[in-house]
Amino acid sequence: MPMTSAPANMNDIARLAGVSKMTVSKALNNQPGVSRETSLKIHQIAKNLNYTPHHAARKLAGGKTNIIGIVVPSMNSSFMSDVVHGIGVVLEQAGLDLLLFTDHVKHHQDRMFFARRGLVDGLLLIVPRSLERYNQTHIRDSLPLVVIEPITKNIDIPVVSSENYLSSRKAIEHLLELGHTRIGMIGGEVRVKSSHIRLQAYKDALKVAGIAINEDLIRSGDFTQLRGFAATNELLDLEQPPTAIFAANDLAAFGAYDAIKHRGLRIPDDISVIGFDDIFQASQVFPPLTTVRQPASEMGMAGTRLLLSMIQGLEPATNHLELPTELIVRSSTAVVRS
Amino acid sequence: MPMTSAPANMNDIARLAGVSKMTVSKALNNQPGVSRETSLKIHQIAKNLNYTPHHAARKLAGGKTNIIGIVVPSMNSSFMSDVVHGIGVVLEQAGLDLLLFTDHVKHHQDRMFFARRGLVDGLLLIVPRSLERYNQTHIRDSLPLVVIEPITKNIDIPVVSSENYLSSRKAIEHLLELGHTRIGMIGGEVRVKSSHIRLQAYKDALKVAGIAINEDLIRSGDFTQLRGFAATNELLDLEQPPTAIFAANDLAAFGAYDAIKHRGLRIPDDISVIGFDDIFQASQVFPPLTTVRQPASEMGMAGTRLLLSMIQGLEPATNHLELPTELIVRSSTAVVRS
DNA sequence: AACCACAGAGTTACCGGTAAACTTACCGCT
DNA sequence: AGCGGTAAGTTTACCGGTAACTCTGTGGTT
Repeated sequence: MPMTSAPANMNDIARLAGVSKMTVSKALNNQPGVSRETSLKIHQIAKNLNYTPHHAARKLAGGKTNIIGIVVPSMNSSFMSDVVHGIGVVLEQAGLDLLLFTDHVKHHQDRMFFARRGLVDGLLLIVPRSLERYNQTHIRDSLPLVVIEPITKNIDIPVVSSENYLSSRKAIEHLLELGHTRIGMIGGEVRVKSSHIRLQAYKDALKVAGIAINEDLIRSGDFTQLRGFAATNELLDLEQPPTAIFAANDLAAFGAYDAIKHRGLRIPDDISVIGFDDIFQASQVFPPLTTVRQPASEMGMAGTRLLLSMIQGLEPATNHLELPTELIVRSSTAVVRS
Repeated sequence: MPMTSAPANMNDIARLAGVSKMTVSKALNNQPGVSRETSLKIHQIAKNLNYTPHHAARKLAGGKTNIIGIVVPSMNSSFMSDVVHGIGVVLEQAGLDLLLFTDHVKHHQDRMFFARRGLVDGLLLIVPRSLERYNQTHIRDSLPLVVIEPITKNIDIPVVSSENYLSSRKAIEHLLELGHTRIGMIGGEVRVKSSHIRLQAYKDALKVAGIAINEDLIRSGDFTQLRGFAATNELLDLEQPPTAIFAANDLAAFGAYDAIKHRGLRIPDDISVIGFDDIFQASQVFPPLTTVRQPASEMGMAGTRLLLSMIQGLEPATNHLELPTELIVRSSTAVVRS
């Protein structure tokens, strides 16, 4: 594959237009100091030559890249996808582009980060596993950072998250209103901060309702469907099985679906199930899953706005933005029967 | 957020080490022409200063970026995730980094592409919706390209894909061996090439087995779980419902699960289900899904190797690489009973 | 008539690296 | 002694843009 002809650059355009390179730069960036006539001619020539600005050169010259980077741990989660969508919306309005890095390649993390220098104007970290790498002055000083939904304690980087506690309370209260008193809980991964918050909300909601905590009804989980399946089997094997199950995430709720249906029980007739996240699939399964919707898209939007303001040199307005969640009642929860 | 101190650059290191900038460049890139002693000193100083190379400058100076870009349509598919993993493995061996672009932001596609110039050494297009944008000489000339699993007819860009036809045949033949003769089919999205191939394979396999094609058993699909659910209901409502269902993708198979279980039928006792893709969830549902595994990871690896050779200036060895698939027999298929 | 403001354009320097050509100094050989 | 070879460094130029300054001519002021 021989690279036949080099792409056109500003010098080529300048020569053809009979002006200096600088004039071309001004014209293409719609800056003042160029007559309408000249500008039009330059734009026309640029188009003919299929000119595209050389990103690296622009950045090197001290300009903005007009690109912000986002770092995701992996790309198989619907939550991620929604967050990214929100980010895209804001960036589009602002006329910026998006670069997506993945930390998928484990052994490479350091290099991955180093490669970022000089590439983007700012970085959005989404559900980062570890923040130590970024939480260093020499990094924060050279690149504006914003974190979305960190799984660990937060640090000196501005954070955007959602109301884990309140919404978990709402979920349980929804079940209580339907008359459920024996409510099973499938926890999340222990290393993740939000898992503990959701469990605590479960306990608090029951306490407030005057229901004693039954540790048998609390099963550990790890956010997987397989563990959700197993945990639900454990719950259903109890002498007094629960009439409703609160899963710390939708995937675990799907595991519960599997276990419940496999025993010939019906959702929600025999047992109610409620999830957390509202991933796309939640509305696609049968019966459609009642769940807590995390405002993923909005979180992306808010985080991006925050980052953009930081790139413009402003101090971040807040250091922690917590967005409201919403209970989405579909068809997997119903009034208790037994 | 004041940017207190600029990051260290090669000049800083050179000054401290008492050598020229060029010597620093050679030392840090492990090139010959620097004594072990000097090199060690330079590396030490670089480390102390938290030096990280400036990506844009390196690229601009005519060097490689040592980064290849990949473009994915969205990031919510497990197939994508696996492909990316394979890419990561090869890149790691080669010592390159990875940049992930998403075409998620619809209205922005043109700009997204232009931003790529000068950013990466090559581009991997994964399941691209449209290739017209890339299939232009002025683009192909300026950037090595490889396509993984295009959904449309292929063009002048080297392609890596998998054996859609053969594996679909294998899937049906597996069902035939289990004694099934009334096999339902849930198709894929019509605009996607592989959907037609899978349907054709279904028909051919039946024909070879001497079974007449019953159009009632063939239901259109769109790769979603919801449509899989509906299509399966249509199939089960037939006077002579199928004893097995072949879904053009795993998600549709999950929809089939929902419909089947909802009627109180059992998988695989009453009806067998077979999917396509082997997404992660396929092994996590109950019962674990029999499906055709696409060698996603291997496709990523092969595509990356091809791209790397092109970046080194070699002509691509082949213009179309087709990788073998594998039938993964789990627990959703069994000998026909009725 | 002298002066100033200002739009349109050009000049210069620089961003942070790398390639290629060039300089040394030291080595072993004939 | 003179030679070529080589390892260790340096110099120079350049990649493709942008910022900041300078230059030039025009038109309006006083």
